[in-house]
Amino acid sequence: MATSRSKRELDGLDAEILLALVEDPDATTVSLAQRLSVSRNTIQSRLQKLNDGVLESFQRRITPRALGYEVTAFMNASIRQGYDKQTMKALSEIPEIVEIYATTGDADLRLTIAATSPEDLYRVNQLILDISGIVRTSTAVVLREFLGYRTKPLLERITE
Amino acid sequence: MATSRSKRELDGLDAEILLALVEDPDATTVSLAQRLSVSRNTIQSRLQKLNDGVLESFQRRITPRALGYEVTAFMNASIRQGYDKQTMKALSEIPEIVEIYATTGDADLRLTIAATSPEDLYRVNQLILDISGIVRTSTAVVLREFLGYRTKPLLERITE
DNA sequence: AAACTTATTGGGCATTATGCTCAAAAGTCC
DNA sequence: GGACTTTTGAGCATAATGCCCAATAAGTTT
Repeated sequence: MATSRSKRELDGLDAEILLALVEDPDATTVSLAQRLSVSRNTIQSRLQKLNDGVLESFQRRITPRALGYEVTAFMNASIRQGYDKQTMKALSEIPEIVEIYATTGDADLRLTIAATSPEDLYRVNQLILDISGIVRTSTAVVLREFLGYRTKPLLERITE
Repeated sequence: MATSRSKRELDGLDAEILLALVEDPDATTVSLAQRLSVSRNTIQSRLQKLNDGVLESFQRRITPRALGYEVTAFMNASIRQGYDKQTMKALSEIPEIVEIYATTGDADLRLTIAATSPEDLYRVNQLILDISGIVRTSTAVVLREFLGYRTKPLLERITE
Protein backbone atom coordinates (compact mmCIF):
# COMPACT_ATOMS: atom_id res chain seq x y z
CA MET A 1 0.00 0.00 0.00
CA ALA A 2 1.08 3.55 -0.57
CA THR A 3 1.86 6.05 2.10
CA SER A 4 -1.77 7.12 2.35
CA ARG A 5 -1.32 9.84 4.91
CA SER A 6 -4.56 10.43 6.70
CA LYS A 7 -3.26 13.67 8.15
CA ARG A 8 -3.70 16.76 6.10
CA GLU A 9 -0.49 17.32 4.30
CA LEU A 10 1.37 20.48 5.17
CA ASP A 11 3.15 22.19 2.35
CA GLY A 12 6.08 24.55 2.55
CA LEU A 13 3.97 27.63 3.00
CA ASP A 14 2.05 26.10 5.86
CA ALA A 15 5.29 25.22 7.55
CA GLU A 16 6.61 28.71 7.05
CA ILE A 17 3.53 30.20 8.59
CA LEU A 18 3.87 27.90 11.57
CA LEU A 19 7.54 28.74 11.90
CA ALA A 20 6.78 32.42 11.88
CA LEU A 21 4.15 31.89 14.55
CA VAL A 22 6.54 29.92 16.69
CA GLU A 23 8.94 32.84 16.60
CA ASP A 24 6.28 35.46 17.10
CA PRO A 25 3.20 34.00 18.72
CA ASP A 26 1.22 37.18 18.29
CA ALA A 27 2.08 37.95 14.72
CA THR A 28 -0.81 39.48 12.85
CA THR A 29 -2.17 38.23 9.59
CA VAL A 30 -0.87 41.34 7.90
CA SER A 31 2.65 40.96 9.21
CA LEU A 32 2.75 37.31 8.22
CA ALA A 33 1.70 38.26 4.73
CA GLN A 34 4.48 40.79 4.46
CA ARG A 35 7.09 38.51 5.91
CA LEU A 36 6.29 35.62 3.64
CA SER A 37 5.54 37.76 0.63
CA VAL A 38 2.11 36.43 -0.04
CA SER A 39 -1.20 38.15 0.02
CA ARG A 40 -3.14 38.66 3.16
CA ASN A 41 -5.99 36.59 1.78
CA THR A 42 -3.71 33.63 1.32
CA ILE A 43 -2.51 33.78 4.90
CA GLN A 44 -6.05 34.11 6.07
CA SER A 45 -7.32 31.08 4.20
CA ARG A 46 -4.31 29.02 5.23
CA LEU A 47 -4.84 29.88 8.84
CA GLN A 48 -8.47 28.97 8.55
CA LYS A 49 -7.66 25.50 7.30
CA LEU A 50 -4.90 25.11 9.83
CA ASN A 51 -7.25 26.05 12.61
CA ASP A 52 -9.36 22.94 12.22
CA GLY A 53 -6.33 20.75 12.27
CA VAL A 54 -2.82 21.54 13.22
CA LEU A 55 -3.50 24.67 15.17
CA GLU A 56 -5.82 22.92 17.56
CA SER A 57 -2.64 21.68 19.11
CA PHE A 58 -0.92 24.97 18.62
CA GLN A 59 -1.74 26.23 22.01
CA ARG A 60 -0.02 28.58 24.33
CA ARG A 61 2.03 26.93 26.95
CA ILE A 62 3.45 28.37 30.10
CA THR A 63 6.31 26.85 32.02
CA PRO A 64 5.74 26.01 35.67
CA ARG A 65 8.89 27.89 36.47
CA ALA A 66 7.21 31.13 35.48
CA LEU A 67 4.64 30.36 38.16
CA GLY A 68 7.18 29.80 40.87
CA TYR A 69 7.60 26.06 40.48
CA GLU A 70 11.34 25.88 40.27
CA VAL A 71 11.78 22.14 40.39
CA THR A 72 10.84 19.84 37.56
CA ALA A 73 11.07 16.10 37.87
CA PHE A 74 10.31 13.08 35.77
CA MET A 75 8.85 10.15 37.53
CA ASN A 76 8.33 6.58 36.51
CA ALA A 77 5.52 4.86 38.28
CA SER A 78 4.30 1.32 38.03
CA ILE A 79 0.67 0.60 38.46
CA ARG A 80 -1.19 -2.47 39.48
CA GLN A 81 -3.24 -4.35 36.93
CA GLY A 82 -3.86 -2.13 33.95
CA TYR A 83 -4.88 1.46 33.87
CA ASP A 84 -7.88 1.63 36.07
CA LYS A 85 -9.84 4.83 35.98
CA GLN A 86 -9.69 5.48 39.67
CA THR A 87 -5.94 5.61 39.72
CA MET A 88 -5.78 7.93 36.75
CA LYS A 89 -8.41 10.15 38.26
CA ALA A 90 -6.55 10.36 41.53
CA LEU A 91 -3.39 11.30 39.69
CA SER A 92 -5.00 14.01 37.64
CA GLU A 93 -6.39 15.61 40.75
CA ILE A 94 -2.89 16.49 41.84
CA PRO A 95 -2.18 19.91 40.36
CA GLU A 96 1.58 19.41 40.39
CA ILE A 97 1.30 16.60 37.90
CA VAL A 98 1.70 18.29 34.58
CA GLU A 99 1.82 15.33 32.22
CA ILE A 100 1.00 11.64 32.29
CA TYR A 101 2.00 9.16 29.64
CA ALA A 102 1.72 5.43 29.48
CA THR A 103 4.86 3.95 28.01
CA THR A 104 6.16 0.59 26.99
CA GLY A 105 7.66 -1.38 29.81
CA ASP A 106 5.98 -3.17 32.64
CA ALA A 107 2.80 -1.11 33.03
CA ASP A 108 4.77 2.05 33.36
CA LEU A 109 3.59 5.57 33.63
CA ARG A 110 5.79 8.52 33.05
CA LEU A 111 4.84 11.67 34.92
CA THR A 112 6.16 15.17 34.79
CA ILE A 113 5.98 16.95 38.08
CA ALA A 114 6.32 20.62 38.96
CA ALA A 115 7.30 21.49 42.49
CA THR A 116 8.36 24.62 44.28
CA SER A 117 11.31 23.01 46.03
CA PRO A 118 12.91 19.65 46.70
CA GLU A 119 10.88 19.33 49.87
CA ASP A 120 7.77 20.13 47.94
CA LEU A 121 8.70 17.45 45.44
CA TYR A 122 9.00 14.98 48.27
CA ARG A 123 5.55 15.95 49.45
CA VAL A 124 4.05 15.41 46.00
CA ASN A 125 5.84 12.11 45.71
CA GLN A 126 4.20 10.98 48.92
CA LEU A 127 0.83 12.06 47.60
CA ILE A 128 1.34 9.90 44.58
CA LEU A 129 2.52 6.91 46.58
CA ASP A 130 -0.59 7.16 48.69
CA ILE A 131 -2.71 6.37 45.68
CA SER A 132 -3.77 2.77 45.94
CA GLY A 133 -3.08 1.76 42.35
CA ILE A 134 0.51 3.00 42.39
CA VAL A 135 3.07 0.39 43.20
CA ARG A 136 6.44 2.06 43.12
CA THR A 137 8.06 5.15 41.76
CA SER A 138 11.44 6.38 40.74
CA THR A 139 12.14 10.05 40.35
CA ALA A 140 14.72 11.94 38.35
CA VAL A 141 15.08 15.62 39.09
CA VAL A 142 15.94 17.94 36.25
CA LEU A 143 19.32 19.50 36.80
CA ARG A 144 19.55 21.44 33.61
CA GLU A 145 17.62 22.12 30.49
CA PHE A 146 19.88 21.58 27.54
CA LEU A 147 17.28 21.85 24.89
CA GLY A 148 13.86 23.29 25.58
CA TYR A 149 10.91 22.06 23.64
CA ARG A 150 11.40 22.77 19.99
CA THR A 151 9.88 21.80 16.71
CA LYS A 152 11.73 24.26 14.56
CA PRO A 153 13.99 21.72 12.87
CA LEU A 154 10.99 19.56 12.13
CA LEU A 155 9.16 22.48 10.58
CA GLU A 156 12.21 23.62 8.68
CA ARG A 157 12.48 20.21 7.13
CA ILE A 158 9.01 20.61 5.67
CA THR A 159 9.97 23.98 4.29
CA GLU A 160 12.56 22.21 2.14
CA MET B 1 17.35 37.29 54.68
CA ALA B 2 13.71 37.33 53.81
CA THR B 3 12.11 35.41 51.01
CA SER B 4 13.32 38.01 48.53
CA ARG B 5 11.59 36.55 45.56
CA SER B 6 13.45 37.51 42.49
CA LYS B 7 10.56 36.37 40.37
CA ARG B 8 7.79 38.82 39.88
CA GLU B 9 4.92 37.72 41.99
CA LEU B 10 1.75 36.90 40.14
CA ASP B 11 -1.46 37.97 41.75
CA GLY B 12 -4.92 36.59 41.15
CA LEU B 13 -5.67 38.86 38.24
CA ASP B 14 -2.47 37.90 36.47
CA ALA B 15 -3.35 34.28 36.89
CA GLU B 16 -6.83 34.85 35.56
CA ILE B 17 -5.46 36.57 32.51
CA LEU B 18 -3.10 33.67 31.89
CA LEU B 19 -5.88 31.18 32.38
CA ALA B 20 -8.04 32.98 29.88
CA LEU B 21 -5.18 32.97 27.42
CA VAL B 22 -4.58 29.27 27.89
CA GLU B 23 -8.19 28.63 27.01
CA ASP B 24 -8.25 31.09 24.15
CA PRO B 25 -4.75 31.74 22.86
CA ASP B 26 -5.90 34.50 20.55
CA ALA B 27 -8.14 36.39 22.91
CA THR B 28 -8.03 40.11 22.34
CA THR B 29 -7.32 42.69 24.98
CA VAL B 30 -10.88 43.88 24.71
CA SER B 31 -12.39 40.45 25.20
CA LEU B 32 -10.16 39.77 28.17
CA ALA B 33 -11.29 43.02 29.74
CA GLN B 34 -14.91 42.09 29.32
CA ARG B 35 -14.47 38.57 30.55
CA LEU B 36 -12.62 39.57 33.67
CA SER B 37 -14.63 42.71 34.28
CA VAL B 38 -11.74 45.08 34.42
CA SER B 39 -10.89 47.98 32.21
CA ARG B 40 -9.04 47.56 28.99
CA ASN B 41 -6.24 49.72 30.29
CA THR B 42 -5.69 47.38 33.19
CA ILE B 43 -5.44 44.36 30.94
CA GLN B 44 -3.10 46.23 28.71
CA SER B 45 -0.72 47.25 31.47
CA ARG B 46 -0.79 43.79 33.03
CA LEU B 47 0.04 42.21 29.73
CA GLN B 48 2.87 44.63 29.26
CA LYS B 49 4.45 43.64 32.54
CA LEU B 50 3.79 39.98 31.90
CA ASN B 51 5.48 40.26 28.55
CA ASP B 52 8.89 40.94 30.03
CA GLY B 53 8.57 38.01 32.36
CA VAL B 54 6.10 35.21 32.35
CA LEU B 55 4.95 35.55 28.82
CA GLU B 56 8.41 35.09 27.44
CA SER B 57 7.82 31.47 28.20
CA PHE B 58 4.24 31.64 27.07
CA GLN B 59 4.97 30.50 23.62
CA ARG B 60 2.97 28.62 21.09
CA ARG B 61 3.75 24.99 20.91
CA ILE B 62 2.91 22.52 18.23
CA THR B 63 2.85 18.79 18.73
CA PRO B 64 5.04 16.67 16.47
CA ARG B 65 2.01 14.55 15.77
CA ALA B 66 0.43 17.44 13.91
CA LEU B 67 3.45 17.35 11.64
CA GLY B 68 3.17 13.69 10.90
CA TYR B 69 5.42 12.37 13.64
CA GLU B 70 3.14 9.79 15.13
CA VAL B 71 5.57 8.15 17.52
CA THR B 72 6.84 9.81 20.66
CA ALA B 73 9.47 8.22 22.82
CA PHE B 74 11.37 9.06 25.96
CA MET B 75 14.94 8.03 26.03
CA ASN B 76 17.47 7.83 28.77
CA ALA B 77 21.03 8.19 27.65
CA SER B 78 24.22 8.02 29.62
CA ILE B 79 27.12 10.09 28.56
CA ARG B 80 30.79 9.79 29.12
CA GLN B 81 32.58 12.20 31.41
CA GLY B 82 30.41 15.20 31.96
CA TYR B 83 28.44 17.19 29.50
CA ASP B 84 30.91 17.99 26.83
CA LYS B 85 29.84 20.52 24.27
CA GLN B 86 30.50 18.34 21.28
CA THR B 87 28.10 15.67 22.41
CA MET B 88 25.37 18.18 23.13
CA LYS B 89 25.91 19.86 19.81
CA ALA B 90 25.71 16.57 17.97
CA LEU B 91 22.47 15.77 19.74
CA SER B 92 20.84 19.10 18.99
CA GLU B 93 21.61 18.70 15.33
CA ILE B 94 19.19 15.81 15.16
CA PRO B 95 15.82 17.35 14.31
CA GLU B 96 13.85 14.51 15.84
CA ILE B 97 15.19 15.31 19.27
CA VAL B 98 12.64 17.64 20.71
CA GLU B 99 13.87 18.03 24.27
CA ILE B 100 17.04 17.37 26.22
CA TYR B 101 17.29 17.47 29.98
CA ALA B 102 20.06 16.53 32.31
CA THR B 103 18.67 14.73 35.31
CA THR B 104 19.94 13.31 38.54
CA GLY B 105 21.33 9.86 38.24
CA ASP B 106 24.61 8.72 36.78
CA ALA B 107 25.25 11.40 34.18
CA ASP B 108 21.89 10.84 32.66
CA LEU B 109 20.22 12.68 29.89
CA ARG B 110 16.57 12.44 29.22
CA LEU B 111 15.53 13.00 25.62
CA THR B 112 12.16 13.30 23.97
CA ILE B 113 12.09 11.99 20.46
CA ALA B 114 9.58 12.42 17.68
CA ALA B 115 9.52 9.82 14.95
CA THR B 116 7.23 9.00 12.10
CA SER B 117 7.11 5.28 12.81
CA PRO B 118 8.72 2.61 14.95
CA GLU B 119 11.27 1.98 12.21
CA ASP B 120 12.00 5.66 12.07
CA LEU B 121 12.49 5.65 15.82
CA TYR B 122 14.98 2.87 15.44
CA ARG B 123 16.83 4.91 12.87
CA VAL B 124 17.00 7.94 15.16
CA ASN B 125 18.14 5.75 17.99
CA GLN B 126 21.04 4.55 15.87
CA LEU B 127 21.92 8.14 15.03
CA ILE B 128 22.13 8.90 18.70
CA LEU B 129 24.17 5.84 19.51
CA ASP B 130 26.63 6.83 16.83
CA ILE B 131 27.52 9.95 18.75
CA SER B 132 30.82 9.35 20.45
CA GLY B 133 29.90 10.75 23.86
CA ILE B 134 26.82 8.57 24.24
CA VAL B 135 27.35 5.38 26.13
CA ARG B 136 24.07 3.59 26.24
CA THR B 137 20.40 4.31 25.84
CA SER B 138 17.09 2.95 26.92
CA THR B 139 13.92 3.90 25.16
CA ALA B 140 10.30 3.95 26.27
CA VAL B 141 7.71 4.46 23.59
CA VAL B 142 4.59 6.39 24.44
CA LEU B 143 1.55 4.17 24.19
CA ARG B 144 -1.02 6.62 25.34
CA GLU B 145 -1.33 10.16 26.51
CA PHE B 146 -3.32 10.20 29.68
CA LEU B 147 -2.78 13.79 30.55
CA GLY B 148 -1.46 16.27 28.04
CA TYR B 149 0.61 19.16 29.20
CA ARG B 150 -1.42 21.33 31.52
CA THR B 151 -0.85 24.15 33.95
CA LYS B 152 -4.45 25.00 34.57
CA PRO B 153 -4.60 23.59 38.10
CA LEU B 154 -1.44 25.45 38.96
CA LEU B 155 -2.88 28.70 37.67
CA GLU B 156 -6.20 28.12 39.35
CA ARG B 157 -4.43 27.74 42.63
CA ILE B 158 -3.00 31.22 42.28
CA THR B 159 -6.44 32.55 41.52
CA GLU B 160 -7.49 31.42 44.98
C1' DA C 1 -4.86 61.35 60.16
C1' DA C 2 -2.33 63.04 56.44
C1' DA C 3 0.78 62.50 52.76
C1' DC C 4 2.45 59.64 49.35
C1' DT C 5 2.75 56.02 46.02
C1' DT C 6 0.65 52.80 42.92
C1' DA C 7 -3.16 50.63 40.37
C1' DT C 8 -7.36 51.18 38.08
C1' DT C 9 -10.58 53.59 35.45
C1' DG C 10 -12.91 56.07 31.66
C1' DG C 11 -12.38 58.89 27.98
C1' DG C 12 -10.52 60.21 23.60
C1' DC C 13 -8.29 59.52 19.05
C1' DA C 14 -5.38 58.19 15.12
C1' DT C 15 -3.76 54.10 13.16
C1' DT C 16 -3.92 49.34 12.14
C1' DA C 17 -6.03 44.76 11.78
C1' DT C 18 -10.00 41.88 10.94
C1' DG C 19 -13.73 39.64 8.59
C1' DC C 20 -15.98 39.43 4.70
C1' DT C 21 -17.01 39.73 -0.20
C1' DC C 22 -15.92 39.67 -5.11
C1' DA C 23 -13.79 39.06 -9.59
C1' DA C 24 -9.60 38.57 -12.07
C1' DA C 25 -5.16 36.16 -12.74
C1' DA C 26 -2.19 32.14 -12.13
C1' DG C 27 -1.26 27.27 -11.54
C1' DT C 28 -2.48 22.31 -11.76
C1' DC C 29 -4.46 18.08 -13.32
C1' DC C 30 -6.29 15.09 -16.89
C1' DG D 1 -8.04 23.04 -24.16
C1' DG D 2 -11.24 22.70 -20.23
C1' DA D 3 -12.09 22.15 -15.27
C1' DC D 4 -10.49 22.93 -10.93
C1' DT D 5 -8.10 25.05 -7.05
C1' DT D 6 -5.22 28.66 -5.25
C1' DT D 7 -3.67 33.14 -5.08
C1' DT D 8 -4.22 37.86 -5.64
C1' DG D 9 -5.77 42.71 -5.28
C1' DA D 10 -9.26 45.58 -4.07
C1' DG D 11 -12.85 47.44 -1.25
C1' DC D 12 -15.25 48.43 3.05
C1' DA D 13 -17.54 48.31 7.56
C1' DT D 14 -16.35 47.01 12.03
C1' DA D 15 -13.30 45.98 15.75
C1' DA D 16 -8.92 46.22 18.12
C1' DT D 17 -4.55 48.52 19.17
C1' DG D 18 -1.41 51.78 20.95
C1' DC D 19 -0.99 55.73 22.73
C1' DC D 20 -2.19 59.64 25.69
C1' DC D 21 -4.28 62.04 29.78
C1' DA D 22 -6.54 63.20 34.16
C1' DA D 23 -9.56 61.55 37.87
C1' DT D 24 -10.53 58.19 41.26
C1' DA D 25 -9.57 54.23 44.23
C1' DA D 26 -6.59 51.55 46.97
C1' DG D 27 -2.74 50.56 49.66
C1' DT D 28 1.64 52.30 52.35
C1' DT D 29 4.53 55.13 55.03
C1' DT D 30 5.44 58.46 58.48
